[in-house]
Formats: sequence, C-alpha cells, structure tokens
Amino acid sequence: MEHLKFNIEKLRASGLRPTRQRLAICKILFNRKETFHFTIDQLKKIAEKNIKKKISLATLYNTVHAFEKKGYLKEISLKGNKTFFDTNTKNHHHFYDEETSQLADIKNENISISNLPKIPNGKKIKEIEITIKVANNNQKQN
Amino acid sequence: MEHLKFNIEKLRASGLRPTRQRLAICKILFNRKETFHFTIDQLKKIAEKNIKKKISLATLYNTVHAFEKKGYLKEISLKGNKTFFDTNTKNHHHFYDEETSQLADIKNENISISNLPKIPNGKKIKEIEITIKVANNNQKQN
DNA sequence: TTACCTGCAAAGAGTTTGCAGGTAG
DNA sequence: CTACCTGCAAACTCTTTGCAGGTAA
Repeated sequence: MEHLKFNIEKLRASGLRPTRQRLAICKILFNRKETFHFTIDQLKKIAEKNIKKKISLATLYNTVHAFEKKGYLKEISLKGNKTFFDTNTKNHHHFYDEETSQLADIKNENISISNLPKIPNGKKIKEIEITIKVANNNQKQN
Repeated sequence: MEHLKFNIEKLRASGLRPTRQRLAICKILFNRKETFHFTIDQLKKIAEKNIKKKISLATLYNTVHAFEKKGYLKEISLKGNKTFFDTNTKNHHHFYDEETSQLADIKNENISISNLPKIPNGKKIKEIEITIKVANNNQKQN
C-alpha cells in the first residue's frame, strides 16, 4: 500500500498521530479516484464494514474536524440538519439529488455566473456556492 | 389593520385556525415590505418582544411547517445545524454573511449562469440555488 | 514516561411528538 | 359540542465534551 505514507503525512500535518482508527478513516476518505461526499453517519457505516474493531463517534468527529481545519475537507451547504463533507476542497459546485441525498461535483471550469449583482456596502465576496438540485426524469413534475 | 383579513386567509388556506398566536406569527412574517429570513429561534425572540403572552416552540414549528408545506415559506440551504426560512418563495439567490448569519436576497433577474454543465443521466433540474458568501471588506483576508 | 488517543457515556442544541386542558366555530 | 389548538415536557437526532484506561513515540 503506497498510500500508507501519504496518509501518515496527512495525519501528522493535521497534528494527529497515525493510529489504526485514523488510518482507516484516511483510507476511506482519500484513497479513491473520485471526490467523496459524506455525512459522519455514512462514514461510520463504511468504517464499520471495512474494519473489525469499531471506531467511536468521538474519534470520527475529532478526525474529520481536524482535517476540515487543516483544509483537507470542506463542509457543504445543504438543507436539513446533517452536516455534509467533501474531500474536494477546491472552489466547485454540486448536483444534489434530494431524494437520494446524493451529491456530485461540478467542476468549477464548466460553470460561470454572469450579471453578478452589486455586493452590499462594505462587503467583499468570499465564496460562491451553486447547488443544482436534480430529480429523476421519469417521475411526475411537482 | 387591513392585513388582518389577508393573514386570516393565509392561515385558512394552510388548514389552520386563525388563533391569536398564529396571527402574531403571520404579522411578523408577512406584514413587511422586505423579504424576511429567519430561524425558529429568531422568530421566537421577535414574537416574545411583540406580544405579552408567550408562544410555545411547538406552535412556532407547527405554524412555520404548515406555511412551508403550503408554499408560503421556503427553507434555505446553508451550513450549520439551524434551519433558515425565507418568506420569498420565488426562485432567487442569496448573499450570506457567515459572521453575522445575515441573509439578503439577490433578485433572480440580476444573475444568470452560463456554461451549465450536463445533467447526470436520467435526471432533470429541479432548482438552482446560488449562495454568495460575503465578509467585511475591512478585515484581513483569510 | 509523557503526551496524546480511544471509547463510552453524559451533556448540549435543535427539532419533533404526546397529551391534558383550552378555544374557535 | 366537536374538532382543533396551545403549552409543556419528554423524546429524538446530531454533535460536543469529560474522563478513565490505552497507545505512539
């Protein structure tokens, strides 16, 4: 596993010791080709499948928040009370299927905004977040 | 108060009897020129200032959800675990100041998207939501 | 050995629900 | 009078925190 060293570096850079639990979390989050979108709950379920001994909630929150602070994960704005995270921390936007709670990235280069409105007085733009909500094509319009 | 009849209609259309509590909520939500953005918590505080007898949380949630179902209020996608509502239910977008949790509407006509990406297979667009996060201009860049 | 980490369980925050007494129609 | 509404408190969900025993370095 050549990712091992990579993940250990990531943990150390986040001020975390590379424990068995954290390495398992890293593997789930970062050793994949595609961007990964998840809630803590989903991450917990995947972790429970992948390893024998369980990982506690406290450890999951602890590790995810450390990665978020370090800029390795990003929180996504969505309705509802669950927090979604994204392993893609670059500026980009999302497709979101509310029925399945599935998120998919839109690459930033593929989309742009015209007629940007005037920013309120004394404020500057920090980030623009676009969410395109989608639904199945075959079901009746609401 | 000429809004009285208007609010009573709104309540009846939502399947709700026009009680004193609900009329007070309607007055806060709908009898204003500008769009109103709020959390249940904020609404509760305003209600407590405006009327003598308190309004219970249960009544606030009940009424707000009835209005949402009826299409008189709309939930907004944002980070964090508090639910934000908007009295503007038309398609539109927002400025959001995370420091103050203040939302402001962007009129839909003022903004548009170009180079819309391909929609995933079998899906159709339901809604596009743009959030422009702003910060104070005078503080140091993060 | 020391500082950090883990799992558990309790505590918090926001929201939902069940119910006894109260009110609109 | 009946059906619906209110306020309260309990319950629920998600997240955070405190702490005793365990582990990396």
